[in-house]
Parts: sequence; structure tokens; C-alpha cells
Amino acid sequence: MATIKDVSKHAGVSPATVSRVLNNSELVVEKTRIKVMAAVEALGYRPNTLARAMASGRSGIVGMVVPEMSSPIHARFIGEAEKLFRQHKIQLIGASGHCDPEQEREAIEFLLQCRCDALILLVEAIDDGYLKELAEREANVVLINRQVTGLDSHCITLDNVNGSFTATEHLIELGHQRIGCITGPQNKQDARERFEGFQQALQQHQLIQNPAWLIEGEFTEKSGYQAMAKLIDQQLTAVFCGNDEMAFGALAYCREHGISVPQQISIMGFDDLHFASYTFPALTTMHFPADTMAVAATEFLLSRCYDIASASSAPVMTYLPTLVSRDSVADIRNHAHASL
Amino acid sequence: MATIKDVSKHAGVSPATVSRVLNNSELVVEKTRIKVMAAVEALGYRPNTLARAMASGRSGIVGMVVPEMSSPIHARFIGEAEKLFRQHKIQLIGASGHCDPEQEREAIEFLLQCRCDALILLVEAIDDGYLKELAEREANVVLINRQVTGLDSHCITLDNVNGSFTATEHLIELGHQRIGCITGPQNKQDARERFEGFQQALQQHQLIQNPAWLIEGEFTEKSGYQAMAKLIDQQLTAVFCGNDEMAFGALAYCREHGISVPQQISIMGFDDLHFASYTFPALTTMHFPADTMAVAATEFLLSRCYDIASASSAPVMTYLPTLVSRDSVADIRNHAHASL
DNA sequence: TTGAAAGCGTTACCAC
DNA sequence: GTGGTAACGCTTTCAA
Repeated sequence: MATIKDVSKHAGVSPATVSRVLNNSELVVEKTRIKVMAAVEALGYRPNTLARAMASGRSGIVGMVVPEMSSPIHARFIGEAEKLFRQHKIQLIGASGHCDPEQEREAIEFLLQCRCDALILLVEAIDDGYLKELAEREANVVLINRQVTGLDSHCITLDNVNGSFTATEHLIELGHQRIGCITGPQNKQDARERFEGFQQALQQHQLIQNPAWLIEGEFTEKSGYQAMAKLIDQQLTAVFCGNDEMAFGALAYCREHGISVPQQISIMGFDDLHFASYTFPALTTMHFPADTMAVAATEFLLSRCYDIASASSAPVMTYLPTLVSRDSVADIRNHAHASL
Repeated sequence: MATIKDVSKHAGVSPATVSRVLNNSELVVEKTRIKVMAAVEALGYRPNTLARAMASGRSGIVGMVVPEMSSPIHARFIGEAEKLFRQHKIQLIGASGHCDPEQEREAIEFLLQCRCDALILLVEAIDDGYLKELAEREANVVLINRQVTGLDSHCITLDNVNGSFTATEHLIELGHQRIGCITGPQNKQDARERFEGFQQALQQHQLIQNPAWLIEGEFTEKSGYQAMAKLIDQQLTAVFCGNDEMAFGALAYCREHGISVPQQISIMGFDDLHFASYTFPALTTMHFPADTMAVAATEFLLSRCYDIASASSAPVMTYLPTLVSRDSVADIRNHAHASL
């Protein structure tokens, strides 16, 4: 593959000039410029990004760690960020952390070795201390879905508490009083927050909190299905699920057991996965603005470490989930209690 | 950040020796080895992947182009490949081609500039000529879902024709005779192939092919929904969809219009997205072994350009979709014709 | 078994 | 405006 030297020889100029032309910097006289471009064309020259990074100290690479590249919600994050970055000739590289502290650490180290200019981290297992040190010493870091005190200006978060509070309150307003909850794994921050919002809403409306109405799931369809099986003879009128996937599982259980949703029981999700509008019944859920948040993270980095100003002015760092009302929740205000 | 020189000074050896230790190559005496490792530890040294790539001529990076990083089926490809590559300290970087020749080309050029050791390409718009030249001159290339004559040994494909033939034949065997089809966009190879298999099956069983029973969709839920709206008064007993997403849309249409699946009409998909088992009714579809194919591509590259032998011996290059029978297709052999 | 030094392909600084 | 050349951080001969 042709190098900058080849081009310089072919064009009869110095490598330095070629470099200048290619970075369309400085005042290169039009004539040389044309000569150089012709040589580039003729030789099919492609600048070596690696060498460029070495020499300039900027790699033009942003690294991103997500729990699982193959999960739909994370794929959305990556896809959105990549699209925006590439418009600015910045490459996004991804790695999976698998929600394991060791693997998350490994992924980050890996990215660091690639000399990423910045890191977008969707990590949940690794400890605050490590992240703090990282942000201070090593790199430009943006944390998504994670709040670390001291790094607040680098955290783009979803207000999970508020979201599940809204969701639960919505159920309450529609007349539900016996509300169950399928939470996510409580070792995950977002799962805990979503559970907290749920509890707050119940408290505020002075509704019963029965431990038998609470099941801890794993954020998977399967666990939602199993949880629903346990919940079903508790005479609930509604179940709030910590994410859509578990709600899908719950829905599947009801369907298979002839329990009609929302007539016999209402089900509410959280995330608003693309697919939520295609379940039966279409899932009422809280919208997680993943796209917007990915864009926010991207623009933050673009302006912060590439000096590229973005359209939007001040970056919003905390996002509020919004209610998406579909068909899986019933209004039971007129029927005292729904009967199972 | 500490460099190899810093380490060498700290350990009182030459950079060359440090390099040797780090690449656990050669016969370095245990004593120096320990000294070096201690220095590495003390300085928190992380080798610079970029510099390493420059010097050695191998970047340790594999590039992957998919139509859309955020699409579930492509996310699966990326996720699976990344997992495997990272076990071998190889970084996978992704880019989206958006099914547009210009953008696909741009993505590939971008990856080439990053001096990827190899490329995994899921491209559909770019022309054969470009790919051929690429494979011959520039890089190790694996093509997924695309057959280019002359590059056959680099192509990992799904036998779409066979798959949709199987699917259609399944419908026919269950007594369906009036079978409609919602195809994918016919400018895409896989969409064409899937349509072809459908036609072949009808022909072979001497069933009617009515142009009014054929609608070209866009591989999206929405287009599936709209297509179903047009198809519904054709008195069909079954509809074969070019992919699951369109089947989801078709299912949604039926649900909203009180048409029960599969009692009134059977619907069959293609891909077996994770979500297919959570629709109502659960979707009968053809399984697209994306994971297996991603692994195949990865192992091919691992052995071919990193000399890492894989567990499996000879790589399979063509995969057969398998039927996953769920609940959206009815057996109507006993009721002459299902009535709408 | 280890060290010296020549690259790898750029950029960036300093002359001219 | 343009050219020369020293970095950038590492690997890899070649000698010792």
C-alpha cells in the first residue's frame, strides 16, 4: 500500500506538503495542491490512521463499553453514537463488559491500549473508585446510566426513580390498588432505582406493600415469565415490570394461561423497546430515550475533545422517561376491583 | 502514560528486552523477566496498541461492516464475533453501511485506513467488482450473506432459497393452497432469494401464483402491516413473510382487525429473531443461525490470518435455515379450505 | 540472553 | 509556501 513518501515522490514535493494538503490545513498553493491530489488518486493512496495517530497524539478513536453488544437496547446506543461519530471521521469501537467487574475492567484496559481519545462507558459492575481514577488520570470519560459522585458532569443518566414513580402512579390513578412488581436484579443500580420509584409511589398513595407481590427477576423474558407464574394467584390488578423484556415474559405467561391482559390483569413495562408496540396487547411502558442519550454523549465528547461544536447548546445530563400508553393497562376506576 | 522506555529504565534493561518479555517470546532469563514485570507493574504501563501495530505491521484489529448496527440481527453478528475475537486480544471495530453503495464503500475505506488485518463484510449494495479487487489486493476478507463468484471460499452464506422453499413447503404440507407472500425489497439479494424459494415451492407443487397475492415490503414491521392490509381480502389461508419483522407487522394488523391467527390465516416469518417466541401467537419461522455464522467467520479469520487454530475443523460456508414451528401456522388438512 | 539501532507512516516544528 | 527532519512508541534484525 502506498505511503505518503510514495505520493510525495510521485508529485515531486516533500512528505510535509502532502500531509498539509491532506489535512487541508494552511495555505498550500492551489497548484501544488492539485499535483498532490493527482498523485494520491493515481496511487490509490490511503492515509494510515495508525501512523497518523502515533504522530499526532490523537487516535480519532472513541471506545464504548456496553454490557452486551447483542442486546437491543445497547445496540441502539452503539448504532446511534457510531452514526454521529463517523460523520466526523471518528471511529467508534465497542466492547462488552458483561456486567462483570473483571470483564468490564478488561474491556476498559483494552480500549485504553488502543489509545482511544475518549471512552463512553455503560458499566455497572466496576467500582466507583476505578472510574474516578480513570476519569482523572487517563481519559475523557462519559458515563451513561451511572452516577458517580465527583464525576457528575460526566454522567448522562436516566431518572429511573422518577420513571417508575410515574409508571406506578399511572397505575394508581387508573384505580389499581393491588399492584405487584417484578424487579430487575437488585445488584444492579438501575434495577434498584426502578424499584425505589415503585415503592415511593405506593407509599405516597398509602397503598399496601406486600412482600408476596414482589419478585426479583433477571431482566430477561424468561425470568418475567417465571415471576408472573408466582404472582398470578395474588389477586393483583396490575404488575409493574422493571423492564420490557420481563414484561414480555409476563405477557407470554398470561397468554398461555388464558389470562387476558388488561381485562384480568394490567402489565406495565419499562424501556419502550422497539418491539413493545408489537406485543399483544401492545405494551404500555416508560420510554427510555436511548437514542437521545447516545447523541448527548456523542456531542459532549465531540465538543469536549474534538472541538466540534454541536447544534444543541447545553447538554442535558439527566433524562426523564416518558409514559407511552398502549393497551396493556386497564382503567378500572369504575369497577371497584377487577376480579381475577 | 508510561512508555516502554520508562519501563526499560526502571528495570535497568533495554527496551528490546522489555518488548521480548511482553510478547513472552524467546528465551528471556527468568530473573530479567521478573525485573521487567515489576517495573511494568510499578509504572502501570500499558503497551500502545497503535505503536505496536505500526512496528509489527499487524494491527490486531478486525473490521466489520453491517447494514445497521442497531438492528437486532446484526447486533447478534457483531456481539458474537466480538466475544470470540476478544478472547484472542483482537479488537473488532464496526461500521454501518446502511445498504447504500456509497456508504458501504466509505465504511470499508475507513476500516482500511485503520489498517485492519481483516474485514468481515455484511454488505449488499456495493458491487462485486469492488469486493473482488478488495479481496485480491488489500485485505483478508470474509463476506457474509453474499455470494461473489471468484470469492467463493470467502463467502459464508445462508441458503435463503432453500429456507423459504422449506417454509413454503411446510405450509403446503399443512394443506395451504392459497398462499400469499410479503417479500423484502427486491433490490436486496436475500429478499430476492427468499422470494425465489417461495416461488419454486409453489411451482413444484403446482399451486397458483397470483400476482395479487404478492406484495413487496421493506423488511420493516410497518411495511408488513401495510402489506397485510392489502392482502387480507384475497381469501388467503397463509402468508409467508420475507422476514420476521414484516411478520410482526402482519400479526399486528390481524390482531387489530380481529382476524385470528392462525385460525383465520396462517403467518410465517423468516429469521427467528429472539422476539419471535414472544409474539401472539408465537411466530412460526425459519431459524437464521446468525450466531453460528458469526463464529464461523471469526474462526475462519482467526486461523487464516492469526494462525490460531479453531476447535472445529473444516469451516462450513453455507448454512441451512431450519424450521421453528410455533403457533402462527395452522394445519388445515382436515378442513378443505379455511374460510376467512 | 541481551543491547543497539533501524525502521513503521505520519505529523509538526524549524528553517529557508 | 515548502522542505528537512526529529519525534511518536514499539518491534525486529543484527551483533555482541
